[in-house]
Amino acid sequence: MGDDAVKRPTIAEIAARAGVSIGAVSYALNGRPGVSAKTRKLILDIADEIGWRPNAAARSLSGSRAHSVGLVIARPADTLGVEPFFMRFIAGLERELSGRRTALLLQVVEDHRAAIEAMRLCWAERRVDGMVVTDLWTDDARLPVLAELRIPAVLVGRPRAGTDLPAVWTDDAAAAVAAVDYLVALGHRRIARVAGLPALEHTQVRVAAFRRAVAGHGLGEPRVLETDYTWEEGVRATRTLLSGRDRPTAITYDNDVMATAALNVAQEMGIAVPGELSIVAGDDSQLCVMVRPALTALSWDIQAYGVHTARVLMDRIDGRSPGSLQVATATLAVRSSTAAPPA
Amino acid sequence: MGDDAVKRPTIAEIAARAGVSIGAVSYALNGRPGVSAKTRKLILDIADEIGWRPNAAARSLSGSRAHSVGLVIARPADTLGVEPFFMRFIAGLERELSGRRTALLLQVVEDHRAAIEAMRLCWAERRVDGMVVTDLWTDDARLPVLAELRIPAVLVGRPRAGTDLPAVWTDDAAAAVAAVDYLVALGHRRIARVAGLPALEHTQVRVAAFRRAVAGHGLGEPRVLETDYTWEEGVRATRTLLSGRDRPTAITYDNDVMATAALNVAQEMGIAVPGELSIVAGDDSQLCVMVRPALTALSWDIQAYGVHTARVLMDRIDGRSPGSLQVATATLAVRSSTAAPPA
DNA sequence: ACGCCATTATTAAACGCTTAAGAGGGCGAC
DNA sequence: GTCGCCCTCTTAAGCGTTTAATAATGGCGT
Repeated sequence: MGDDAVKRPTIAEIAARAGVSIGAVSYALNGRPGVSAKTRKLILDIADEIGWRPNAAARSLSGSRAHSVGLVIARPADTLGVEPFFMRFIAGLERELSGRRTALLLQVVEDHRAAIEAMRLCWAERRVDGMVVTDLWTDDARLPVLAELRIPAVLVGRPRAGTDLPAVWTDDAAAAVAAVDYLVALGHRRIARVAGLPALEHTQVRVAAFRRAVAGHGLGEPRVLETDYTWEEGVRATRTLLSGRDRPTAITYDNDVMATAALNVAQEMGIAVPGELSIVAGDDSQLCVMVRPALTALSWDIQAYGVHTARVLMDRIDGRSPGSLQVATATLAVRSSTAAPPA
Repeated sequence: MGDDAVKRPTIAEIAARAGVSIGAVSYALNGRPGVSAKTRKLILDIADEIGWRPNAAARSLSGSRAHSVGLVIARPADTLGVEPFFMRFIAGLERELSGRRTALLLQVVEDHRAAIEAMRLCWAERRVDGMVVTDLWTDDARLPVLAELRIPAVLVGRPRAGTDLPAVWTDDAAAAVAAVDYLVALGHRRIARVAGLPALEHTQVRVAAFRRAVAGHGLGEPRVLETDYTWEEGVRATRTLLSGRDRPTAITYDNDVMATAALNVAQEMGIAVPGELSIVAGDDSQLCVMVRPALTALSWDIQAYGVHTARVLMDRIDGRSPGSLQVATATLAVRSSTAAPPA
């Protein structure tokens, strides 16, 4: 290509055309006082005409703001494909960020070690002003690092003691309880749960709430199996639950991939859904209406979650030290995978 | 927060500690000649010790390289959720980019107009060195803009006349033909197709190949319905095809979401799959093995596709004017949704 | 001993922007 | 008439790098 890159206009060019100094141009373009209305208009018009945009690097270097935020997703790549959460969440983030002229730097890594490395690097290079932290673990190695480096961040999950980082969260416990209440109201007495990664905090929260809810209805200690969210483990856990004696008449799952897996296992074992087994999925993606029977699921607005997350992060970056924000609790979208248990 | 940001080390600090000029430090850190082995080691050691990383903004400003590339995804947000392509593709991009110290700037917008706006802006701001262009349309408004601004880019799709941009592509035509050949070999004579967005180039390519293949087997003009890839349109198209007289005994779909929809429609209409109807899905995501019967699908390595795309883009950015690259053709992963037609 | 060259190091300009500090002019108050 | 003030604009330093140009050093051939 050996080509001369197209030269992009600078404020110096605007200054020359307007016959003023670059200082004046800068003030005018940033809407600061010190420039007469007439000159300001002249400058803005010229800028508009030649299509000037501030050079991000120069602005960062001078103003010490990168005007972008980072999102490091720490998951094995193949798990990401079917997981509908992130794309919707990212769409939400974007929606808010683009209005603020802030870019989103995305990184996909395998594990927390790599995530920490990635965070350290892009912070050290000053590529980002802050970070979005998802998939929080109960004991999360990333948090000390964020604290050490004093990186502005927002936690996608419950607020935490021991850090002053704001969190954006939804009441997982209430949602888990709502699912149990509904199943009990239908007449179920043996309800089990297939949970996600035990290391994840919201897994713990949901499991605890689930246990409390079941106990609260006087139903004894429920069975809870832990998994890594994958299809394979969903299959395994469901088989285990359905193979024992006193098999549950209802199972709640921590995501919709595993709930779908359950559908297949039930079919395989000749167990009717919802006739003999009710299934509740943990996320409500399109997947839930793509299978037969359509899955009853805990439904919430992931994109809005992304919007709020971005907003809180930007507040934090701007030094407005926002509090944590609770978004709407998931509601149960009842479809065809739940019914009264067999008499 | 009003807090003093943690000061990150600069080459000036290294220079001071090493007792040399910042110029020497820069040469040493960039592995250029003009520094003695001894001094070089001293400098590198100090840099390592204090954890120095180049300030990305300063480097960009000086070197006129942003060290990041952009990906603008132009799709309605709700379509993105279930579409497994992007996450895997992005994981592939990342895999290659992170090794090259290059960041990925992600943007999610609604349509091409917004995409062009986003591209223009982040190019004008010099935030990126190049762009990845996906979902190419037959007549794509983004291409003239890329040409006008001389933005280094890589096309994710067929190479094109009228532009010198390199492309990374897979032989969609061959894959479409393979699917038809397989169905014909099974004994099918009435094969239909539910295609994706007609505006997309690969839709056209696949449809044309499909028609040719069917004609080549002497089977007359096949029915082809166009859709927007969504579940809803998959349902609609499938109903239409199965409701007419002389209904097809096999249908190929342009993605797996619609193929899954077809499964439901068939069940609804009491048509056995694969007994009375064979179904071939266009992408092979985990979705295909999540439904019953598991879907026969065209399978290919999307993550590798991402890796190659990033590699070609970086070559282009580095001025090595790479040619277009063809990656492995999709192969048919035969599962349980295809069989011989009813006698 | 001298000039010449290669090697190693320094200097300073440049990248495009922000911003504190200063300069000039007009105007009202005394 | 003069002082002081406000408003508008300019100057110049600084952000952290890269890099061309320059300077200092030492070794070698003659």
